[in-house]
Amino acid sequence: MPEGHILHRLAAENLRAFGGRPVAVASPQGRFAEGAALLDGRTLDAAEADGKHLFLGFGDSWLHIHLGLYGAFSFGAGPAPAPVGLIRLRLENAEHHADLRGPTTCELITPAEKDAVHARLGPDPLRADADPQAAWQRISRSRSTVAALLMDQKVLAGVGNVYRAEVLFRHAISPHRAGRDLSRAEWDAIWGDLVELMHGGAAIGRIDTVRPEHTPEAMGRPPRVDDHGGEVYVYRRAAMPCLVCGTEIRTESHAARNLFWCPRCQQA
DNA sequence: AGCTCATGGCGAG
DNA sequence: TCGCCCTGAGCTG
Repeated sequence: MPEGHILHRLAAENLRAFGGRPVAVASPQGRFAEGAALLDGRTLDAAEADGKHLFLGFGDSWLHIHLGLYGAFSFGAGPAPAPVGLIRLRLENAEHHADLRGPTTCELITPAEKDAVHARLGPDPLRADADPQAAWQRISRSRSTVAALLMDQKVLAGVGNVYRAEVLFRHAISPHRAGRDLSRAEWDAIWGDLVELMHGGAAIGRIDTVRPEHTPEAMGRPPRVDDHGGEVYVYRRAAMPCLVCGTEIRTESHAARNLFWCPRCQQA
């Protein structure tokens, strides 16, 4: 269940494992059988991520993958074992195999269609070609909450529910404030922090947002284990004490997603 | 064995 | 705003 940093890792990992030589492509589950047959034996020559979209390039054909909420890639060494469960896509060469389960999208597209996906996405903090000004144009004119705007992939690509909650906490911004009430300085700080946090997340493969001075160790509290694997301030910490002020973290359903924030540190 | 939940996103109304 | 799609893990019983 990935945000953009995972997709950038997957692009690199696929290229490392399968790039530059023929790859066996199959769909054990059968739901991508036609596409797999077209790609089988061809050479993977490019891989890139844009927001939460992953693109694997085979000449003029691009394999477009979106993991959605449940999708997952798993990599292994050596030849692939007999399939277990529902495997939409399997990539394999002599040294590596990779299985893709549960994606919301797994399809073959043309270069023009790939460009169209890019065109409808906002700037991705993990891409060198990202233009944060484009996001600011939308945010600074919008009556929507900053919480909704940060999750809107047309505004900003790659940020999900964890990074949204955490970056707002780190900048003491209430998730309920309207985008147009954000100052330019606040936006610049958010963008800069997302670039830094997400690069860190891409490097380590998990989301860590707690500053050294607020770690449980530094605060004299017992260490915690977060079930999503990273150290965070508010995400999925409903009713637990804020790591900074001790106030109970709040949660509510906001546009069909769970929102988390500290009502004291992030006052409207 | 059967629920519920999840780091997403789409289309209908 | 709601329902729905994809799948598996972690509960409960």
